[in-house]
Amino acid sequence: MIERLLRKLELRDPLHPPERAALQASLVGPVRFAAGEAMVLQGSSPDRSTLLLEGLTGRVVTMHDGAQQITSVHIPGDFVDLHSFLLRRMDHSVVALTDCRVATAAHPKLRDLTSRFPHLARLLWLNTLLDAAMHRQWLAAMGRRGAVGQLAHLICEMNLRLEVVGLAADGAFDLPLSQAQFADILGRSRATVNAAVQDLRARGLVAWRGSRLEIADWDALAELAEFNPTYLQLEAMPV
Amino acid sequence: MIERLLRKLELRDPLHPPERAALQASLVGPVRFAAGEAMVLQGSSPDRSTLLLEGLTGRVVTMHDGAQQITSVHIPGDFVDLHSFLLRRMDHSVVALTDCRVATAAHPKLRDLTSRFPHLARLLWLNTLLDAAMHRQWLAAMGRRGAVGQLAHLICEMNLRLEVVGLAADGAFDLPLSQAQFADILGRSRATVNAAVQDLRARGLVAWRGSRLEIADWDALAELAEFNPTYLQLEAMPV
DNA sequence: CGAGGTCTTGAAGACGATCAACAAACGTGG
DNA sequence: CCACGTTTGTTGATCGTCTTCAAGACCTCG
Repeated sequence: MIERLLRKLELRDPLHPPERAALQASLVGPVRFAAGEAMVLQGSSPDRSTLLLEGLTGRVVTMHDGAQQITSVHIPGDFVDLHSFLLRRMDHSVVALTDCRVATAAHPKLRDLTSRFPHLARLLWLNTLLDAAMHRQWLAAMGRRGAVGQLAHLICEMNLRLEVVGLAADGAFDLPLSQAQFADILGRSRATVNAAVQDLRARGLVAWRGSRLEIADWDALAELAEFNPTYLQLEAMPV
Repeated sequence: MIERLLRKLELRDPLHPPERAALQASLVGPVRFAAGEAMVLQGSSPDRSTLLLEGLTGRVVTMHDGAQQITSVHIPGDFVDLHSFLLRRMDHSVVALTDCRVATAAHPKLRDLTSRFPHLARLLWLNTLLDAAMHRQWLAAMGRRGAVGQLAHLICEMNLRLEVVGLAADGAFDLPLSQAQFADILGRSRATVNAAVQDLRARGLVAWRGSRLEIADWDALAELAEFNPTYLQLEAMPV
């Protein structure tokens, strides 16, 4: 159940068997959510954190006029709201972007876990820091790149992240999101997103049909996106 | 030396005397940086983390064409690169936006600290999560609000954060940043920032002369910004 | 007083938003 | 299997915001 999470954590630093066992034991599930359902509500104070097993979720903040901004996209193996363990009151909602399967860990168990296994605690902490690192890149992409470069950056990021958990290979992967959802991720209009997609296709950088996405020219795409994977911390490095 | 940091941490949950002492003991300094100096370089692997004592710093990511995006602004009492302790390789630079005074803590000491004091570790963790929470709000503001609303949101945020550490009172505070720096923070052009400033003045929401900023009508400003302080986690709540 | 930085303003144009219409794909129930 | 409705993708016209570039005013500091 937690293979993808382990894969992600241990890419950085291997866990000791007791750590693995305790982590495993803290989780219950699975539970299902349908696309569109909110798993965690803005303003609520969850008493458990959610590990995504299957599907895609997004953190969304909603404006007065109903407009939405998706501030992150989570893939299987991600703890979608580990931070709720410490933050307590959610400043955003977590929504299932596709049908999902999740497992959950009660906060008291997590607190116990972090007290008993400082090394595991640091690895989990690290993963919440990765969220922040991705936020920063998204900010830079949104603020200082055009719509096409921003989309290209997102594609590069998703490819690497999905690769880590075994959901992408040879620059090809499934990303079953509508262009409307991409618009909410990129903070742009649907029309702009569509134009950006056409643009990437016209340049021969990606083949993208339905939810299947194939990167045709990684180097050119990364160049266009000014993509530097440093922020994803994919190197092994003990914490 | 670390009063402001303590003030911020203990707003959430009081520290035990040994925790306070150990935290204090892990820090050395102060060291000075002049405005414009980089304290931490993108791509480097610092062996110590930096606590800001005085002045303002920003995390900046630089584009190929030289354009910059400032992804966060730090104020006295903030650990500007606590995350480097776990992230190891910096995905951005930390730059002094004004003249600064800082103290630093060697990473081995921090690791020791987090192993010996899980409760303190959680509080520090919480503070890195606040960074991420602010990033999310910035993303939402940048993606789904106009330049004026975005600037208004930033002002609201800075006011509350500065208040926590005693650097703002009655909605008035010093923010010695140029409009060019604001442009890099907001991801907009200088001209747009200037127009947004004029706009806020014209609406009678802020008095802003030089580096002195006074909020004239908090409610209207917060309304315009769609500002909801939940994400700053200002309530007491044990971790 | 002069020099350099910062703020301010205007004009022209690029880019993206909004709106509307239509086409294609998909799923459902008959 | 077809008819239907819904969702998603595509395109064009129009409009507004923001960018870029440039110039001048203001301020501060040496």
